[in-house]
Amino acid sequence: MVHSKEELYTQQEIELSKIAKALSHPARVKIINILNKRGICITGELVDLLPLAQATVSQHLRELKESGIIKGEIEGPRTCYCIEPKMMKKAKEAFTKLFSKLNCC
Amino acid sequence: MVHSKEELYTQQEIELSKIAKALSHPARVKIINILNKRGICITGELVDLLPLAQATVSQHLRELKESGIIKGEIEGPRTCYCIEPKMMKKAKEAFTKLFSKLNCC
DNA sequence: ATCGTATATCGTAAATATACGATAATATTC
DNA sequence: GAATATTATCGTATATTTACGATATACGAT
Repeated sequence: MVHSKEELYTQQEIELSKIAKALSHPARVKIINILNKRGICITGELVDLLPLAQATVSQHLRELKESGIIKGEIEGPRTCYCIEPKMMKKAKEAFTKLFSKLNCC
Repeated sequence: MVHSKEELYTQQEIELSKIAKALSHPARVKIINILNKRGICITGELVDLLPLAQATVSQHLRELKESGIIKGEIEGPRTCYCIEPKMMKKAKEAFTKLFSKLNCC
């Protein structure tokens, strides 16, 4: 029997995969770790702490920002980044739900 | 002051990003959802339930298998897939830890 | 206004991911 | 052992990601 393939993906599947994608590079996980520890951080500090060029760090920051996990506030010549708690809570719940049903073989 | 950039990434950062990468595509999240619900599933059933060609589903299954999140047992002409509970537990703990410190601005 | 600092964006090269048809491999059935 | 069924792999086209130097932008200080 052939099933319809019209439904594609659920909202949960799309949202979870987007959060996962945001965390799918060690540099971005490190940025989250640093922000978790420090609370806030400017770009230059992150550049010093990461093994990447300034342009590349900025690119990773943009990806995290676009995923909604972090936010950046311009403060004079710098940009101050921090975790976006609402999105982190959402992400935490999404992963907790995914990992909660371990009725395996 | 210039910091040393020799340490690159911690084991936690590398492992977490790998799990996240495995879950960074909606088709792979859907596969995990299906296996969570059904317990076990053969390739053909997953092909019917996903909006992708057989070769593509097989490719996604291999990625999930290589990440350690699922395992596949050959049963005659079929392959029977299921969640790998050890790895799921590990993944759950890793994400819980990452999301646990919400001391933001 | 000019200079220095901080950071984002542009352009681009190389690597990786995604998708699928075709084919190969393996097991079952006749 | 020939035919069928199931699934993995190969080959390949296209898209996306990753990385960095160069440049642009914006602000503060002189």
